[in-house]
Amino acid sequence: MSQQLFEQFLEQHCLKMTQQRREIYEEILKLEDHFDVDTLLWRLKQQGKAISKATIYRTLQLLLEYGLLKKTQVSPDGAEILYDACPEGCASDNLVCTECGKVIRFNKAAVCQLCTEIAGQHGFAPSSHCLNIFALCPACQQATSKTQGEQHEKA
Amino acid sequence: MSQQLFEQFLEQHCLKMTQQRREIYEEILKLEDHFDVDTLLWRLKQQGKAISKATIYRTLQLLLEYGLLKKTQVSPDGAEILYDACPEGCASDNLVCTECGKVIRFNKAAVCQLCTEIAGQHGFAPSSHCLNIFALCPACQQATSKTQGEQHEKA
DNA sequence: GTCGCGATTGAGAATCAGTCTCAACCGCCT
DNA sequence: AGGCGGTTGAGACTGATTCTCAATCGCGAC
Repeated sequence: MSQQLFEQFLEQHCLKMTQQRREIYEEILKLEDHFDVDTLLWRLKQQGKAISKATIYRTLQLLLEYGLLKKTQVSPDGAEILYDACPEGCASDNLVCTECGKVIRFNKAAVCQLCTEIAGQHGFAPSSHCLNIFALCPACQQATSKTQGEQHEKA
Repeated sequence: MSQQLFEQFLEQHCLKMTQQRREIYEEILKLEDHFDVDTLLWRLKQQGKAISKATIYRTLQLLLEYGLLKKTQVSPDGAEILYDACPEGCASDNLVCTECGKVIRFNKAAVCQLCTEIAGQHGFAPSSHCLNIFALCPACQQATSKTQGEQHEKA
Protein backbone atom coordinates (compact mmCIF):
# COMPACT_ATOMS: atom_id res chain seq x y z
CA MET A 1 0.00 0.00 0.00
CA SER A 2 1.37 3.36 -0.91
CA GLN A 3 0.80 7.05 -0.73
CA GLN A 4 -0.69 6.85 -4.21
CA LEU A 5 -3.42 4.57 -3.00
CA PHE A 6 -4.23 6.94 -0.18
CA GLU A 7 -4.37 9.89 -2.55
CA GLN A 8 -6.68 7.97 -4.81
CA PHE A 9 -8.99 7.27 -1.93
CA LEU A 10 -9.05 10.88 -0.85
CA GLU A 11 -9.78 12.04 -4.35
CA GLN A 12 -12.50 9.47 -4.88
CA HIS A 13 -14.22 10.74 -1.80
CA CYS A 14 -13.69 14.44 -2.46
CA LEU A 15 -11.25 14.82 0.39
CA LYS A 16 -8.13 16.91 0.35
CA MET A 17 -4.59 15.68 0.69
CA THR A 18 -3.17 17.83 3.43
CA GLN A 19 0.27 18.00 4.99
CA GLN A 20 -1.04 16.38 8.15
CA ARG A 21 -2.79 13.53 6.41
CA ARG A 22 0.30 12.83 4.39
CA GLU A 23 2.53 12.76 7.46
CA ILE A 24 0.20 10.56 9.44
CA TYR A 25 -0.13 8.12 6.62
CA GLU A 26 3.60 8.03 5.98
CA GLU A 27 4.19 7.20 9.59
CA ILE A 28 1.61 4.42 9.49
CA LEU A 29 3.35 2.93 6.49
CA LYS A 30 6.63 3.02 8.39
CA LEU A 31 5.02 1.29 11.33
CA GLU A 32 3.92 -1.49 9.02
CA ASP A 33 1.79 -4.29 10.38
CA HIS A 34 0.29 -3.01 13.57
CA PHE A 35 0.52 -0.22 16.04
CA ASP A 36 -1.51 1.62 18.60
CA VAL A 37 -2.61 5.22 18.64
CA ASP A 38 -0.18 6.14 21.38
CA THR A 39 2.79 4.88 19.45
CA LEU A 40 1.70 6.81 16.41
CA LEU A 41 1.14 10.00 18.41
CA TRP A 42 4.45 9.60 20.16
CA ARG A 43 6.46 8.93 17.01
CA LEU A 44 5.00 11.91 15.23
CA LYS A 45 5.78 14.07 18.21
CA GLN A 46 9.36 12.76 18.29
CA GLN A 47 9.80 13.97 14.73
CA GLY A 48 8.59 17.42 15.67
CA LYS A 49 5.47 16.92 13.62
CA ALA A 50 3.06 18.66 15.93
CA ILE A 51 -0.15 17.19 14.63
CA SER A 52 -3.01 17.47 17.04
CA LYS A 53 -4.59 14.44 18.60
CA ALA A 54 -7.91 15.37 17.03
CA THR A 55 -6.45 15.30 13.55
CA ILE A 56 -4.80 11.96 14.14
CA TYR A 57 -8.02 10.42 15.35
CA ARG A 58 -9.90 11.96 12.46
CA THR A 59 -7.44 10.55 9.95
CA LEU A 60 -7.52 7.12 11.52
CA GLN A 61 -11.29 7.29 11.39
CA LEU A 62 -11.12 7.98 7.68
CA LEU A 63 -8.76 5.10 7.07
CA LEU A 64 -11.01 2.82 9.05
CA GLU A 65 -14.08 3.88 7.13
CA TYR A 66 -12.42 3.26 3.82
CA GLY A 67 -10.99 -0.02 4.98
CA LEU A 68 -7.34 1.02 4.67
CA LEU A 69 -7.00 0.21 8.33
CA LYS A 70 -8.73 -2.08 10.73
CA LYS A 71 -8.92 -2.54 14.43
CA THR A 72 -7.92 -5.78 15.99
CA GLN A 73 -8.44 -7.22 19.38
CA VAL A 74 -5.10 -8.56 20.54
CA SER A 75 -5.97 -10.48 23.66
CA PRO A 76 -8.70 -12.98 24.41
CA ASP A 77 -10.26 -10.75 27.04
CA GLY A 78 -10.35 -7.86 24.60
CA ALA A 79 -7.99 -5.75 26.64
CA GLU A 80 -5.86 -4.16 23.94
CA ILE A 81 -6.87 -2.91 20.55
CA LEU A 82 -4.36 -2.08 17.86
CA TYR A 83 -4.78 -0.54 14.50
CA ASP A 84 -3.67 -2.80 11.77
CA ALA A 85 -2.65 -1.43 8.41
CA CYS A 86 -4.51 -3.51 5.89
CA PRO A 87 -3.67 -3.76 2.18
CA GLU A 88 -6.85 -3.32 0.23
CA GLY A 89 -9.13 -6.26 -0.10
CA CYS A 90 -6.85 -8.55 1.81
CA ALA A 91 -8.31 -9.73 5.06
CA SER A 92 -5.16 -10.52 6.95
CA ASP A 93 -5.33 -12.42 10.18
CA ASN A 94 -3.19 -12.42 13.26
CA LEU A 95 -1.33 -14.92 15.32
CA VAL A 96 -0.88 -13.30 18.70
CA CYS A 97 1.37 -14.42 21.53
CA THR A 98 -0.67 -14.29 24.73
CA GLU A 99 2.48 -13.84 26.75
CA CYS A 100 4.61 -11.23 25.03
CA GLY A 101 2.03 -9.72 22.71
CA LYS A 102 4.03 -10.41 19.57
CA VAL A 103 1.82 -10.36 16.50
CA ILE A 104 2.39 -12.28 13.29
CA ARG A 105 0.16 -11.49 10.37
CA PHE A 106 -0.70 -14.15 7.90
CA ASN A 107 -3.00 -14.65 5.01
CA LYS A 108 -4.45 -18.06 4.34
CA ALA A 109 -6.79 -18.77 1.49
CA ALA A 110 -8.15 -21.66 3.53
CA VAL A 111 -9.45 -19.23 6.14
CA CYS A 112 -11.33 -17.20 3.56
CA GLN A 113 -12.77 -20.33 2.02
CA LEU A 114 -13.94 -21.60 5.36
CA CYS A 115 -15.56 -18.27 6.19
CA THR A 116 -17.36 -18.13 2.88
CA GLU A 117 -18.56 -21.67 3.44
CA ILE A 118 -19.84 -20.98 6.94
CA ALA A 119 -21.56 -17.77 5.90
CA GLY A 120 -23.16 -19.59 2.99
CA GLN A 121 -24.54 -22.27 5.28
CA HIS A 122 -26.46 -19.58 7.14
CA GLY A 123 -27.56 -17.77 3.99
CA PHE A 124 -25.24 -14.86 4.67
CA ALA A 125 -23.37 -13.03 1.93
CA PRO A 126 -19.80 -12.88 3.22
CA SER A 127 -17.87 -9.64 3.04
CA SER A 128 -14.91 -9.93 5.36
CA HIS A 129 -13.69 -11.59 8.49
CA CYS A 130 -11.31 -11.19 11.32
CA LEU A 131 -9.43 -14.07 12.86
CA ASN A 132 -7.08 -13.86 15.79
CA ILE A 133 -5.32 -16.92 17.02
CA PHE A 134 -4.05 -16.64 20.56
CA ALA A 135 -1.07 -18.82 21.23
CA LEU A 136 2.32 -19.01 22.87
CA CYS A 137 5.24 -18.04 20.68
CA PRO A 138 8.33 -20.30 20.62
CA ALA A 139 10.31 -17.98 22.89
CA CYS A 140 7.57 -17.76 25.49
CA GLN A 141 7.03 -21.51 25.36
CA GLN A 142 10.65 -22.01 26.37
CA ALA A 143 10.39 -19.42 29.13
CA THR A 144 7.24 -21.07 30.43
CA SER A 145 8.58 -24.60 30.40
CA LYS A 146 11.60 -23.42 32.39
CA THR A 147 9.40 -21.82 35.03
CA GLN A 148 7.27 -24.92 35.19
CA GLY A 149 10.36 -26.97 35.90
CA GLU A 150 10.77 -25.09 39.17
CA GLN A 151 7.18 -24.93 40.33
CA HIS A 152 5.23 -27.69 38.73
CA GLU A 153 1.80 -26.68 40.02
CA LYS A 154 -0.04 -23.56 38.99
CA ALA A 155 0.57 -20.36 40.96
CA MET B 1 -23.53 -23.04 31.61
CA SER B 2 -25.28 -22.74 34.91
CA GLN B 3 -25.25 -21.07 38.27
CA GLN B 4 -23.56 -24.19 39.64
CA LEU B 5 -20.60 -23.67 37.38
CA PHE B 6 -20.28 -20.08 38.50
CA GLU B 7 -20.45 -21.09 42.15
CA GLN B 8 -17.76 -23.65 41.55
CA PHE B 9 -15.55 -21.03 40.01
CA LEU B 10 -16.07 -18.64 42.87
CA GLU B 11 -15.33 -21.31 45.41
CA GLN B 12 -12.24 -22.50 43.58
CA HIS B 13 -10.88 -19.01 43.68
CA CYS B 14 -11.90 -18.22 47.26
CA LEU B 15 -14.52 -15.73 46.22
CA LYS B 16 -17.92 -15.31 47.79
CA MET B 17 -21.25 -15.87 46.14
CA THR B 18 -23.12 -12.68 46.85
CA GLN B 19 -26.63 -11.54 46.02
CA GLN B 20 -25.27 -9.15 43.41
CA ARG B 21 -23.04 -11.65 41.69
CA ARG B 22 -25.89 -14.11 41.54
CA GLU B 23 -28.26 -11.55 40.00
CA ILE B 24 -25.74 -10.36 37.46
CA TYR B 25 -24.91 -13.85 36.41
CA GLU B 26 -28.58 -14.87 36.19
CA GLU B 27 -29.23 -11.95 33.91
CA ILE B 28 -26.29 -12.86 31.71
CA LEU B 29 -27.64 -16.37 31.37
CA LYS B 30 -31.02 -14.94 30.35
CA LEU B 31 -29.35 -12.74 27.76
CA GLU B 32 -27.76 -15.83 26.26
CA ASP B 33 -25.31 -15.45 23.41
CA HIS B 34 -24.20 -11.88 23.45
CA PHE B 35 -24.93 -8.54 24.99
CA ASP B 36 -23.32 -5.27 25.84
CA VAL B 37 -22.71 -3.75 29.21
CA ASP B 38 -25.37 -1.10 28.70
CA THR B 39 -28.04 -3.67 28.02
CA LEU B 40 -27.07 -5.58 31.11
CA LEU B 41 -27.06 -2.44 33.26
CA TRP B 42 -30.39 -1.35 31.86
CA ARG B 43 -32.10 -4.70 32.29
CA LEU B 44 -30.98 -5.02 35.86
CA LYS B 45 -32.22 -1.53 36.55
CA GLN B 46 -35.58 -2.36 34.94
CA GLN B 47 -35.99 -5.16 37.41
CA GLY B 48 -35.33 -2.84 40.30
CA LYS B 49 -32.05 -4.56 40.98
CA ALA B 50 -30.04 -1.52 41.88
CA ILE B 51 -26.60 -2.96 41.40
CA SER B 52 -23.92 -0.35 40.99
CA LYS B 53 -21.97 0.07 37.80
CA ALA B 54 -18.78 -0.70 39.67
CA THR B 55 -20.06 -4.06 40.83
CA ILE B 56 -21.24 -4.99 37.38
CA TYR B 57 -17.90 -4.15 35.84
CA ARG B 58 -16.12 -5.99 38.61
CA THR B 59 -18.21 -9.08 38.07
CA LEU B 60 -17.72 -8.97 34.32
CA GLN B 61 -14.00 -8.63 34.93
CA LEU B 62 -14.09 -11.79 37.03
CA LEU B 63 -15.98 -13.70 34.38
CA LEU B 64 -13.55 -12.54 31.74
CA GLU B 65 -10.55 -13.54 33.81
CA TYR B 66 -11.93 -16.98 34.39
CA GLY B 67 -12.94 -17.36 30.78
CA LEU B 68 -16.66 -17.63 31.45
CA LEU B 69 -17.10 -14.64 29.22
CA LYS B 70 -15.21 -13.10 26.37
CA LYS B 71 -15.18 -9.87 24.49
CA THR B 72 -15.83 -9.76 20.80
CA GLN B 73 -15.37 -7.12 18.20
CA VAL B 74 -18.59 -6.97 16.21
CA SER B 75 -17.73 -4.73 13.31
CA PRO B 76 -14.79 -4.62 10.95
CA ASP B 77 -13.79 -1.16 12.15
CA GLY B 78 -13.83 -2.34 15.74
CA ALA B 79 -16.60 -0.01 16.72
CA GLU B 80 -18.69 -2.14 19.05
CA ILE B 81 -17.61 -4.66 21.60
CA LEU B 82 -19.98 -7.16 23.12
CA TYR B 83 -19.55 -9.59 25.89
CA ASP B 84 -20.22 -13.08 24.77
CA ALA B 85 -21.19 -15.75 27.28
CA CYS B 86 -18.90 -18.62 26.54
CA PRO B 87 -19.42 -22.20 27.73
CA GLU B 88 -16.18 -23.45 29.17
CA GLY B 89 -13.51 -24.58 26.80
CA CYS B 90 -15.60 -23.93 23.73
CA ALA B 91 -14.25 -21.19 21.52
CA SER B 92 -17.38 -20.12 19.74
CA ASP B 93 -17.22 -17.85 16.75
CA ASN B 94 -19.55 -15.27 15.35
CA LEU B 95 -21.26 -14.56 12.09
CA VAL B 96 -22.17 -10.89 12.21
CA CYS B 97 -24.47 -8.98 9.90
CA THR B 98 -22.72 -5.77 8.93
CA GLU B 99 -26.04 -4.11 8.31
CA CYS B 100 -28.34 -4.93 11.20
CA GLY B 101 -25.76 -6.19 13.68
CA LYS B 102 -27.44 -9.55 14.11
CA VAL B 103 -25.03 -12.11 15.55
CA ILE B 104 -25.12 -15.84 15.02
CA ARG B 105 -22.80 -17.98 17.07
CA PHE B 106 -21.40 -21.14 15.65
CA ASN B 107 -18.85 -23.69 16.52
CA LYS B 108 -16.94 -25.42 13.79
CA ALA B 109 -14.31 -28.02 14.45
CA ALA B 110 -12.76 -27.08 11.11
CA VAL B 111 -11.99 -23.61 12.42
CA CYS B 112 -10.16 -24.96 15.45
CA GLN B 113 -8.24 -27.39 13.29
CA LEU B 114 -7.20 -24.67 10.91
CA CYS B 115 -6.06 -22.45 13.76
CA THR B 116 -4.02 -25.21 15.32
CA GLU B 117 -2.46 -25.91 11.98
CA ILE B 118 -1.56 -22.28 11.32
CA ALA B 119 -0.16 -21.79 14.82
CA GLY B 120 1.88 -24.94 14.40
CA GLN B 121 3.37 -23.72 11.15
CA HIS B 122 4.80 -20.76 13.03
CA GLY B 123 5.92 -22.81 16.00
CA PHE B 124 3.23 -21.35 18.23
CA ALA B 125 1.38 -23.40 20.84
CA PRO B 126 -2.28 -22.57 20.22
CA SER B 127 -4.52 -21.75 23.13
CA SER B 128 -7.62 -20.10 21.71
CA HIS B 129 -8.89 -18.03 18.86
CA CYS B 130 -11.55 -15.57 17.92
CA LEU B 131 -13.17 -15.51 14.51
CA ASN B 132 -15.75 -13.03 13.35
CA ILE B 133 -17.21 -13.28 9.92
CA PHE B 134 -18.78 -10.08 8.67
CA ALA B 135 -21.52 -10.65 6.18
CA LEU B 136 -24.96 -9.60 5.09
CA CYS B 137 -27.82 -11.59 6.59
CA PRO B 138 -30.59 -12.83 4.28
CA ALA B 139 -33.01 -10.12 5.35
CA CYS B 140 -30.51 -7.33 4.77
CA GLN B 141 -29.52 -8.82 1.42
CA GLN B 142 -33.11 -8.48 0.27
CA ALA B 143 -33.37 -4.94 1.58
CA THR B 144 -30.13 -4.01 -0.16
CA SER B 145 -31.01 -5.54 -3.50
CA LYS B 146 -34.28 -3.60 -3.47
CA THR B 147 -32.47 -0.32 -2.88
CA GLN B 148 -29.96 -1.14 -5.59
CA GLY B 149 -32.80 -1.60 -8.05
CA GLU B 150 -33.61 2.07 -7.67
CA GLN B 151 -30.13 3.58 -7.68
CA HIS B 152 -27.77 1.26 -9.41
CA GLU B 153 -24.62 3.31 -8.92
CA LYS B 154 -22.98 3.97 -5.59
CA ALA B 155 -24.26 6.89 -3.51
C1' DG C 1 -0.13 34.25 -9.31
C1' DT C 2 -3.89 35.21 -6.29
C1' DC C 3 -8.82 34.93 -4.81
C1' DG C 4 -12.30 32.72 -2.44
C1' DC C 5 -14.78 28.99 -0.65
C1' DG C 6 -15.39 25.01 1.61
C1' DA C 7 -12.78 21.49 3.80
C1' DT C 8 -9.45 20.89 7.48
C1' DT C 9 -6.95 21.90 11.54
C1' DG C 10 -5.62 22.84 16.54
C1' DA C 11 -6.47 23.62 21.32
C1' DG C 12 -8.92 22.66 24.68
C1' DA C 13 -13.48 21.59 26.48
C1' DA C 14 -16.68 17.87 26.70
C1' DT C 15 -18.01 13.17 26.86
C1' DC C 16 -18.10 8.59 28.15
C1' DA C 17 -16.79 4.02 29.42
C1' DG C 18 -14.51 1.99 32.80
C1' DT C 19 -11.77 2.16 37.32
C1' DC C 20 -10.73 3.59 41.90
C1' DT C 21 -11.61 4.92 46.73
C1' DC C 22 -13.20 4.14 51.08
C1' DA C 23 -16.56 3.67 54.49
C1' DA C 24 -20.47 0.66 55.26
C1' DC C 25 -22.02 -3.94 54.72
C1' DC C 26 -22.42 -8.91 54.21
C1' DG C 27 -21.16 -13.98 53.82
C1' DC C 28 -19.29 -17.36 56.19
C1' DC C 29 -16.61 -19.61 59.66
C1' DT C 30 -16.39 -20.38 64.69
C1' DA D 1 -24.05 -14.22 68.10
C1' DG D 2 -19.29 -12.36 66.88
C1' DG D 3 -15.72 -11.14 63.96
C1' DC D 4 -12.81 -11.12 59.89
C1' DG D 5 -12.02 -10.19 55.40
C1' DG D 6 -14.04 -9.98 51.05
C1' DT D 7 -17.65 -7.14 48.67
C1' DT D 8 -20.50 -3.30 47.69
C1' DG D 9 -22.22 1.53 46.41
C1' DA D 10 -21.74 6.28 45.33
C1' DG D 11 -19.42 9.22 43.33
C1' DA D 12 -14.89 11.05 42.20
C1' DC D 13 -11.48 10.10 38.88
C1' DT D 14 -9.06 8.73 34.61
C1' DG D 15 -7.80 8.32 30.02
C1' DA D 16 -9.21 7.65 25.48
C1' DT D 17 -11.86 9.63 22.01
C1' DT D 18 -14.95 13.21 20.12
C1' DC D 19 -16.66 17.79 19.68
C1' DT D 20 -16.48 22.87 19.00
C1' DC D 21 -15.36 26.74 16.60
C1' DA D 22 -12.36 30.15 15.04
C1' DA D 23 -8.19 30.25 12.25
C1' DT D 24 -5.98 28.19 8.36
C1' DC D 25 -5.14 25.69 4.17
C1' DG D 26 -5.77 23.29 -0.45
C1' DC D 27 -7.27 23.79 -4.73
C1' DG D 28 -10.06 25.13 -8.61
C1' DA D 29 -11.40 29.51 -11.02
C1' DC D 30 -9.91 33.57 -12.91
